[in-house]
Amino acid sequence: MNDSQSTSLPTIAQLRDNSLSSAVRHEIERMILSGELPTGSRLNENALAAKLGVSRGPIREASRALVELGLLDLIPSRGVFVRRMDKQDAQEIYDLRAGLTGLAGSLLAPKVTDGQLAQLRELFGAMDAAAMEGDFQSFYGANLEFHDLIVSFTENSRLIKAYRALVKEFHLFRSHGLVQRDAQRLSNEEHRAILESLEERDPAAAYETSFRHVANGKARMMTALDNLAQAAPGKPTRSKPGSLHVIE
Amino acid sequence: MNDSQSTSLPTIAQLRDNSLSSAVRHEIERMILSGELPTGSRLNENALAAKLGVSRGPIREASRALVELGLLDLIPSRGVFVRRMDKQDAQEIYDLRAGLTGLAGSLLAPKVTDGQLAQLRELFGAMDAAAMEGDFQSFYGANLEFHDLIVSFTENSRLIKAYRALVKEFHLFRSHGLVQRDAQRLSNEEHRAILESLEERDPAAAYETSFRHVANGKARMMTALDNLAQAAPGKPTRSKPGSLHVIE
DNA sequence: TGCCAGCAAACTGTTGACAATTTACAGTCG
DNA sequence: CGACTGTAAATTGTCAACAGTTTGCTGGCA
Repeated sequence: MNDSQSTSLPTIAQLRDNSLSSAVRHEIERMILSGELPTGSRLNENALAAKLGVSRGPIREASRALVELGLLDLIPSRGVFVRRMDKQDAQEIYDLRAGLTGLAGSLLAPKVTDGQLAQLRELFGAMDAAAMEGDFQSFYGANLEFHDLIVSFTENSRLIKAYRALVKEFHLFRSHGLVQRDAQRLSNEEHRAILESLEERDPAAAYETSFRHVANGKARMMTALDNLAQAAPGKPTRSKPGSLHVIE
Repeated sequence: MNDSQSTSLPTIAQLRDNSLSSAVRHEIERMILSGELPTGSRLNENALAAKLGVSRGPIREASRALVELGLLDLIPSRGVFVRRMDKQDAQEIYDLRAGLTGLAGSLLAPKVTDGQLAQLRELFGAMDAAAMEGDFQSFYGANLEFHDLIVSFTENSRLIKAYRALVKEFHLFRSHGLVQRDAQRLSNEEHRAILESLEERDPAAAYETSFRHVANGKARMMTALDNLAQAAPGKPTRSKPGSLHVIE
C-alpha cells in the first residue's frame, strides 16, 4: 500500500471535495445558522433529499457529522433535531469559550507578529467607529473577526476547530443578539485591554484580559435575560429575534 | 407537529439506542484505540461491513462521525484513514488540554463538594502507592480517572465532551506512554498541588496548578522524544510501543 | 365530552445494486 | 532495466427499495 502521504502538507488533490455529503453538510449548516431550520425542528430526510436533489444516503452522513459537531440532536428512530438551547446551554458555552479565548490569548502573546497586531488594531478601530455610530451589524461582524483572528493566529488547529464549533453552536442561541445601549463601548474597552496585553507579549495578562472579556459578556447576557424574563414572564426563551442585543 | 419534548430531561426512551451505526461506531473506536487498526491505515468499508455483519451504510455513518471527532481522516474518493499523529499534533493536544484542564479546575474550585474532594484524595493516594511500587499501569489508570473526575465535576457537558475527545485523540499518539523513572512521583506532587488549591476553593490557584501540570507533562514528553531521537535517529515516530513511559 | 384501540400514513434504519473513481498489474517501448 | 500505457480489479460514492418503528387519525365506547 502506498504509504507516502504520511504528514505532508495537504495537497490540492486531498483538499478537493466534490462529494454530495460535503455539499449537503454545508447546506444544512447554513439552513440551521440562518434560522431557516428553526431550533427544535426535525430534519426530514426525504424532504431535504428531494429539495437538494440527492438521495438519503448523503443526507444521513452529513447529519451524523453535524450531530457530532453539536448542531443537531439525534434521537434514535425519531430523527435528528436542530439543537435546542436554554439558559444553561448558554452558560456552558460562555464558560468554555472563556477558557478557549483565554488560552488563545496566552498562546498567541509570546509569538504574535507586528503584522498580526496591526490587523487586530484595525479591527479594534472599526469596532470603535461602529460603537460611536451605534452600528450594531458592523460591530458584531468585526467582533467575531477580532476573536477568530486571535484564535487563528495561535495556529493550533484543534483549538481553532473547537472555538469555531462553539461559536456556531452559540449562534443557535438567538437571544445572543440582545444589547444594552452602551455595551458595545464597554466591550471594546475590553478589546483594548486584550490588545495591549498582546502588544506587551504578556501571556498571563493576555489570558486574564481575554478570559474576563468573555466572562463579562456572560454576565451582561445573564442580566439581560433576567430583565427580559421580568418584563415578559411566562415565555422564557420563546422570543423571536428582536432588536435588542447583548455584546459579548 | 408535536413540539413538546423541548428541554425535558432525557427519558429512557430517548437514551436507548440499538442502532447499528452506534454499535459500529463504538467498535471502530475500540479498534482504533486498541491499536487493532494501526495509525495511518485505511478503513476498508467492505471488509469491515463483512466482519461486523452489516452493510456499508452504518459503517459510513459511523465513520463520518469519527471523522468529525478527529479520530479518522477523510480523503475524498480514497477513504478514511486512522489519523496519523506527529510531534506537532502532540504539542497542539497538550496545549489545548492544558487550557481545558485549567478551566476545569477554575470552574470546579468554587463549587467542589467534600465528597468529591474525598474521591480525588483517594485517587491521589492510589497514585502515590502505585508510584512507590513503580506500578505504571495502575498509576496511568488512576491518573486518567483523576483528571476525568475533575472535568466531570464541573458538569459542563461541552467541556467534558471536548476534554474526552482530546484524551481519545491523544491515545493515538502511542509514544505518549514513555517514561522517565521518577516522573510518576513528580507528576503526583503536581496532583497534590491541584488537590490543595481545590480544597481551598481557590479558582485562580486551581487554574494555575492544573495548567502547569499539563504544561509540565508536555515538557517531559518533548525532552523524552528528543532523547529518543538522539538515541535512534532517522526513524522519528516509528517506534513500537516500548517499555518507557512519560507521565503527564 | 374525553379516552382508548386500531389502522393507515409517514418516517427512520438498513440493505444490496449500480456508477464513478482509484489502485494494481501486465505488457510494451525506449 | 526502467518508465509508460492501457486494462482489470478493488474501492468509494450514490441511489432506490424494503423493513421496522413512530406518528397521526378515525371511530367506537364509557
